[in-house]
Amino acid sequence: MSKQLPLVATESQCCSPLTREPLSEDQSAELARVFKALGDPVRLRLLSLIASHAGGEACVCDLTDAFDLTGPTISHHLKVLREAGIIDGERRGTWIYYRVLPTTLQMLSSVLMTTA
Amino acid sequence: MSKQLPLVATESQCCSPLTREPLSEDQSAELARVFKALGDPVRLRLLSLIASHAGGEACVCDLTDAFDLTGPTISHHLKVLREAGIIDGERRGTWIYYRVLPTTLQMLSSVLMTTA
DNA sequence: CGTCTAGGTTGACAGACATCTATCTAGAGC
DNA sequence: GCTCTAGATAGATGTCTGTCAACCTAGACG
Repeated sequence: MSKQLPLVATESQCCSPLTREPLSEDQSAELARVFKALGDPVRLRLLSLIASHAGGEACVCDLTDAFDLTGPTISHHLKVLREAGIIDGERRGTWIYYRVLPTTLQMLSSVLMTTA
Repeated sequence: MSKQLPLVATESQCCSPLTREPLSEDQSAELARVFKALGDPVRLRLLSLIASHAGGEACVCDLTDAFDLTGPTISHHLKVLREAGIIDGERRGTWIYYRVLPTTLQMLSSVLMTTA
């Protein structure tokens, strides 16, 4: 459903810790896209609601009540997360269920890893 | 040097994996601030240049040549990273040396951790 | 003190972005 | 087919942000 290929498509082209060596312009552009998607409080809350929901997924109908925002705004935010490769959606009848794509989060997590 | 207290100030108020339970509005606002700071390619590259530099720190003079941007723009980006609690700076004579604050990156990394 | 380099701050500006209203699309039920 | 609900899309709008030119501050040196 996501138009853009997520970074996780191939492990080989991504991503050792950024503390190891300078990121290339391409790498930083791709990573920044994902971090930017997470750089909004509403989207972060949406993500955490989805991820922690029973069964590891949630339909939009489970999400909207938590926010004092209109449907189109929630849709827009979900779209940003989807296009960043962070979540994916699946239609079931009239409902759309979203789940987190764990590999993207894991990739981000490992990029941020420092020598402890 | 950072005006805002970074999230890492107390371990007790932050931050279990966001897949575990929904983030509060406060938590998401604070986290989004840090992710947003990382959500720019220039800032990501600056961060990786600093982190991977010999001795784990770099002066601004080591950084500026890697970008086709003016000094004020680099300063602005460094300020964003600093205020997000990601880097810290120290003046040594006419030079300012920046280093990464590893606890912030570690905190972000663990927030993004999923059950593998 | 004056002069220099390093690097930060201020303000303007074009483009990006979060939000809403209006509308459209997808699916279900009759 | 029509009607309904769920949820996405399009466009307008106010706000935010990356960038630069102009300027300021910090420190070193003579």
